[in-house]
Amino acid sequence: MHFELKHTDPHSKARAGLVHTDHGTIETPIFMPVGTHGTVKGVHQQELRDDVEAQIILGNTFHLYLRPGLDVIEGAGGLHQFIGWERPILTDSGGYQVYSLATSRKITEEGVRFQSHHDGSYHFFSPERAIDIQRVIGADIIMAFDECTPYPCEYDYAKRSMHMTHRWLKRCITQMDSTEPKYGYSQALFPIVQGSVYPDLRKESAEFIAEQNAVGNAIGGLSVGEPDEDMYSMTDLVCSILPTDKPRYLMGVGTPVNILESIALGVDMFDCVMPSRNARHGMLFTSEGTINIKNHKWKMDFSPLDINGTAYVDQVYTKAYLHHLIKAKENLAIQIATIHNLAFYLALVKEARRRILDGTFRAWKDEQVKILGRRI
RNA sequence: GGGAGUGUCGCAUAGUGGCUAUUGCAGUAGACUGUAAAUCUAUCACCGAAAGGUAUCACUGGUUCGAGUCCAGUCACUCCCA
Repeated sequence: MHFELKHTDPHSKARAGLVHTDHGTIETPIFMPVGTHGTVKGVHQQELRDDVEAQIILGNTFHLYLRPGLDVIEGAGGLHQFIGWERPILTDSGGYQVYSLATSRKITEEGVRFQSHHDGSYHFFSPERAIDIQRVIGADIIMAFDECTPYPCEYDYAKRSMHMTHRWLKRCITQMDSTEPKYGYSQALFPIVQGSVYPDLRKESAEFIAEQNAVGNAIGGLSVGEPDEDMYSMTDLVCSILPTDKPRYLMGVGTPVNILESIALGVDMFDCVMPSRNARHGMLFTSEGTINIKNHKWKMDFSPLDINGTAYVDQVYTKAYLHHLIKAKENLAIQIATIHNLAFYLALVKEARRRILDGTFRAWKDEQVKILGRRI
């Protein structure tokens, strides 16, 4: 994998680039739909490719390891083969589960012991194990095993955790260097910056990560409940330190506004469950603002889902129809809403890229932030 | 004509003498950021933005310190026998 920086916006820190992988090239800035269990919930791979126009999707090490299990994935010939997705895949290492499963895990220097939510069984993830599992899954981009700290987080805890994540990173790198890809295409390891909302920790972490000279770098531990201002200031600080010739991935972000603002700070890659999860819960991100399609106000609204939407579903289906489907708990509601939201996100970053390349990003972004932040 | 049974917030339900009448569905909103999430939370008789206030268990009357609950009558519905 390698990154090709094509252009940097003179009016902001936004960049347009290309991430070349053995499964194809990704145009950045990019949004990566989350497909935790080997599926972006509610969306066929064909729809993901042709309607959403996803260029890369996520899988999750922890979930895939628990189910279906490594024997199945390896038997299939890797995750791409197993799920029928020929484009790039990125796997999270399980670091987020260290955060989200805080009540059923125990962290030590050696690694993390998790309790399965399926059968209560115990499983141990070390940095080495996380790499080994991701080798089996076979993602193009694999993430270092880290601790995603919660918010708020005491300074001393954030500092100790960050240092442990750094030591874990060294172990991940060693494990990467001493193992080979299983399926004949290359895999790239992205390290992750931590440090909670403390500037000195973020600075130290970003410098440490930058020194590793990885092919791409990630910013973790944000979008866990901190104010947006903190998220932006940490992102800005970290981006000022991370190398410019490597892609920067802001993990778990975010709303359309978060993404535009972070692109302006120099972030190239994003992932978030929000468009897919919130779609299932009736929230649609549209070119005119955010709507809750379950609200009574849409019952008789026969306008297209998104008048400016680029996806098939946007023009063919009306708000009233989707309102009806979701009230009736029809499966199609989830499919339509998810395709819409993801297509909206992908179209948004695609337009951002176009604007960066033609020099009109900054003004466009400022205008879009006002519109997309609205609740209608 | 005779007999038996049932009436609880839109629907369905719990409640057989004791504090604010239960729960589900439906309804109305809200939350959701590297997915234990097609989930969760609130509200859901009436007035009120809220605090709070006023009611209520088909209806009327009775027994009782106290009634959705017991008794009587009325009304409605269901079933059975003619």
